[in-house]
Amino acid sequence: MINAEIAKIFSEMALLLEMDDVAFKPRAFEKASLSLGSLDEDVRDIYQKGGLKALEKIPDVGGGIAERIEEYVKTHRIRDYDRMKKKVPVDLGGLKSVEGVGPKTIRILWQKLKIRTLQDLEKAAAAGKLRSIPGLGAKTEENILEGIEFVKESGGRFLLGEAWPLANDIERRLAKIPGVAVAVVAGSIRRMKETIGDIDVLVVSRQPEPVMEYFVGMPEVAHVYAKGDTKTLVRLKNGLDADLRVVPKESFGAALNYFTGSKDHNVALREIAIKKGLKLNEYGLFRGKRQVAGRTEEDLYKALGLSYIEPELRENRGEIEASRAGKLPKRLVGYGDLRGDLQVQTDWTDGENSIEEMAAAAAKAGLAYICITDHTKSLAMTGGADEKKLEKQMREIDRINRTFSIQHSAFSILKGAEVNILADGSLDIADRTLAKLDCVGVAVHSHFKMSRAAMTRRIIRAMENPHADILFHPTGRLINRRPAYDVDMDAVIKVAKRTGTILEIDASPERLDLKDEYIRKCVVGRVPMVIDSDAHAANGFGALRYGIAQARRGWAERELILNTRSVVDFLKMLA
DNA sequence: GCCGTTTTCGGCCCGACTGTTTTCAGTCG
Repeated sequence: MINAEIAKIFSEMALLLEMDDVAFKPRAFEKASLSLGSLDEDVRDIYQKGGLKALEKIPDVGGGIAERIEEYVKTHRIRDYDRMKKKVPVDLGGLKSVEGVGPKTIRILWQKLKIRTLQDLEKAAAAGKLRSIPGLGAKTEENILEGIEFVKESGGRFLLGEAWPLANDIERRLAKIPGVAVAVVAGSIRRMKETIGDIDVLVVSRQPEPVMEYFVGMPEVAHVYAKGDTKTLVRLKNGLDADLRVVPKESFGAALNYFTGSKDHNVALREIAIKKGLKLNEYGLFRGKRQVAGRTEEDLYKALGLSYIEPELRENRGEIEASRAGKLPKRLVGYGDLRGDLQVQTDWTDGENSIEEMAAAAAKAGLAYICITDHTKSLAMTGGADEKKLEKQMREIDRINRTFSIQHSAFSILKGAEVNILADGSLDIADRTLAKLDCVGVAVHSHFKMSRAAMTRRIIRAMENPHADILFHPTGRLINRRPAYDVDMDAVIKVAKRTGTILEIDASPERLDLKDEYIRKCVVGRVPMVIDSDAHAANGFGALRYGIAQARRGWAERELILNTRSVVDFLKMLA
C-alpha cells in the first residue's frame, strides 16, 4: 500500500502551507490525507484502472490532489512538496508532537535558530535561547522543555482497557461534589476507541470553581496546563492528559455531543447546521441568538434532521448519511446482551483459576454459559493439552456440570479447546478428539512472519477442518506492540461465509481482534461473529465490554453476534 | 484545493486558554 506514504506527504504539506498563512488549502490537504489513510484500495490500482478520473472519485480528492497522486505513483516524488520542504527542511512530525508547538512556531524556530529536530529544540531550550525570539518567552521555553520530556517518556496512546476504569472512577468522584448535577465521561472513551489520547469529562454545574479546584487537586494530577471557568486541562501521573469542561444544563446535549466527537463527526454536523441557517457550538444549536436545540443529544440530532447516532458510530464513516436515510443498524449489540463466552482459559494451562472458579465468576458477571478453551500441546510453554489431557478435562467438566448448575441456576460449562493451527494449516489435535468437544476454537500462535499468500492459505485450511467452529483472534495483532500477521482478511471473511466458521471478536484490551473495520465487513457480508473475553483469570470477564464496544463500532447488530443467544440455540447454530 | 438539498462561484466549524501582547496570535480540541 502506497496510500500511507502519500497521506503523510499531504499532511506535511498542510502544515507547510499553514506556515505561510495560506488560506483554506491546509484543510484541503489535511482532509485528502485522512481520506487516503482510510482507503481500502491501493491508489496505484485505482489509478491503473481509471486514471485521473478515478482518483477524483476519492472523497476530498479533486483535480489538483489527483495530479499530485499521479505524480507520486509515476515518479515516487511530489515536486511541490520537495520545493516547500526545501524552504523549511525540518522534522515536522517530531517538532509538532511537542504540546504547544504548531506550524508558526516551527517556522520561526527554523528561521531564527535553524532548529530541525527535537534534539535541536531541546538543546536550544535548555540553553535559554528560545526566549530571545519575538513572540516566545521564558514561560514558553519552560513549557517546551516539559513537553519534550513528556514526548520522550510516554509517546503512544493508552489502551481503552487502561483508561476506561480510571475515567469512570474520576466521573464518580466528580458527581459527588455539591452543586454537580451531572458528571459524564465524553471523548474517545465514550466512543470506546481502542486507544485513548486523553480523558474528557463533562460536568453540569452552576458553580464551576469547586469542581475545577477538586480536579486540579486530585491525587493523580502531575501538572496543570490550563485552568479556567469552563475548561481545565491537567496531566495525570500515569502520563494521560485529562480535560474537564463545565457547562450549564441547558447546553448539556450540545456540549456532550461536542466533547464526544469525533472531530470529523462534529465538523460534519456543523456543516449541516450552516446549511439550515443555524449555528452549532458546544452551547447549543442556534437560530440567530435563540437556542433551538441542545438540551439533550436526542433533540440536537432531531433538529438537524437526523435520527440519534450512538457514540461508537460517530467517526464520520457514513453514519450521518445512514442516519438521514434511516439506514443505521436497527438493534446494535448492547452492553448487557451477551449470554455466553466461548474463550476461557483455566489453571489446566496458563490461566490462574480453576474451572469452577471461572464458571462462578462468569455466572456472577451475568453469563449463562462458558466454554473452557485451554491451549493445546504444541504451545508447550503454556502446558498445552494433548488428546489424553483433553479427554480427562472433559470428564472433569461433566462432573462439575452435574452439581454446578444446581448451585448456579442453569449455568452450563461447555467443553472446548484453543487448538493451535500449525504452519501448514493442520491442527495439533486429532479429529476423533475434536469431535467429542462441544465447541472448537482454532488459532495461530506461532510462525507469524509468513508471506501473505501462505498465511492466508494456512488459516483457510484450518477453517475448512469440519471440527473447527470459531477462528480465535483472527489477525493476531497486539495493539501498540505487534502488528497483525499479513493475511488477506477479505478472503478469510469470504471463506467464513462458505464454511460457517464463526469469526471471533477477542475482547481482551490489547487484542480487540477482529477490529472494527473487519467487523463492518462481516456485517456487510452477513458473517456471524462471537464476542469472547479470552479471560485468563476470574476477574477477566469485565473485558467483554471492550469487545462489545468494538462490535458496536463495527455496526454489528445483536442478531449477528451468536453468543447473545441461549446455550441451546448457540449449540444448534454450531450443529 | 475541494465541493454543491442555495451554488460551477464563493464559501470553507467554532470557542477557550495561554503567553506575550498594548489588542491578539497561536494552539488545541
